Amino acid sequence: MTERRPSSERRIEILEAALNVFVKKGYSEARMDDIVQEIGLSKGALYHHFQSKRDLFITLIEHWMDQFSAIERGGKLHGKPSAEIIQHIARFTAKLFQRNPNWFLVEPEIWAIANRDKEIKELASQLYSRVLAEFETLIKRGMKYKEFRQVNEKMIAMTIMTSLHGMIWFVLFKPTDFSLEEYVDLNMKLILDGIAIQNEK
Amino acid sequence: MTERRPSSERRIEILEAALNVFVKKGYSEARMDDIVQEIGLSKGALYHHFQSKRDLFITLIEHWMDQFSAIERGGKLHGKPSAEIIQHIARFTAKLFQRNPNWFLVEPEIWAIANRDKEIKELASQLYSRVLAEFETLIKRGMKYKEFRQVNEKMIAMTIMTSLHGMIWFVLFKPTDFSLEEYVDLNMKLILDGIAIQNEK
DNA sequence: TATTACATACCGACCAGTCGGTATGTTGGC
DNA sequence: GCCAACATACCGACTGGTCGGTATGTAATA
Repeated sequence: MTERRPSSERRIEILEAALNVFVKKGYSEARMDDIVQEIGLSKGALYHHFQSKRDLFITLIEHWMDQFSAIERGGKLHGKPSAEIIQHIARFTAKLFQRNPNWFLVEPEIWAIANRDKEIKELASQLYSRVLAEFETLIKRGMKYKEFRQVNEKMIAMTIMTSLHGMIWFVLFKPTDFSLEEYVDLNMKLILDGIAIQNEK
Repeated sequence: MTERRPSSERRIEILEAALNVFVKKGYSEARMDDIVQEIGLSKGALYHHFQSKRDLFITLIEHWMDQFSAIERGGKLHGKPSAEIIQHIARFTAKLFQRNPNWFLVEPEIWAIANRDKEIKELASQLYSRVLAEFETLIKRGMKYKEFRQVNEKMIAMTIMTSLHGMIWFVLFKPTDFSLEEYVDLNMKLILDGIAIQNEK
């Protein structure tokens, strides 16, 4: 028998294993037995901690959202210009991506499922709303302090986010000519220069 | 019995039905019976035209690629500046998206599967390479005629493409404040202004 | 009459979820 | 400090429905 552990710990262990399996095989192809095997647990144990496969997946998304929210993306930059903070967040995200690609590679899976499952769509929407709000605040701040032109902050926030999502495509269909950092930097530069009030050049 | 039709026609009919079902339910959840039911055909008939579910899906991707390739995106604009052509392609794509959302909404499904299936990944890569090449050519042309600064055309091409992919996200998690056209226009403007040789403003 | 397009009935592998049971804590009464 | 009584964590054989795929037969077409 496997070493007993408190539910709170075991659940997280299971969630991490599930992430790996879901990314590798996709939701439908992922077998409860695969997940269980990764950590040398039994199926019965899994069903002791989670009601169903769907429950597991939903909990996974929630857990994953919490982790993202907990991350100090912009930290230590309070006085700095918004553009700098946004650049920093973008680079930070790129690094995070390289360290934990699986955290991001679930996303296509989530999108695919969100397309047909209301609850999961709702969950994903919530996460994206949070991220969007974060960027919107930064942009509004930048406009207030005459760093940025008057723009539609919602639109720009969304552009930044989808731009970061481009990373997933980048990694999925790896081109060889340039690095993820260069790519992300360029994307951010285009957006930020585009909305900046020109005083250079 | 259903009206008999030549294989070439029936195959396309099946592919179209399959696209709907794959988008609605996802590859794994899609049932061969669902597809067959959509057009009032029998399972035996389906297996007369396609060897397997996988075969059907791969053929679907190929068919889908052919359709995209066949589309005259940039047409009638031969003498115009590259920036204008790119803008035109982007708008055209947005319109196409609104008319045939399913053509685009399979993409997350394809990505998700590409992540675990080499052949499908290869197919998708091919399509994207083609599109990328198209943009690269336009950008090189723009650089040659001093319309654009000297930039890494591969990177910009990719930025344009992932930017267009943002549409999928847009539609999946519909925000209400602005239209797809506005969004695409803004994205293109940011990129194109960013690489333009300044002579306005 | 050969071939192509279709229908119908059927097969069997596969897997989410179940359930009877064991093993290892934990708590409270004496 | 001891031991019921209960709770939590875990095991794994089993099942029942599902669904991709097949075998076989029939009607239309050329």
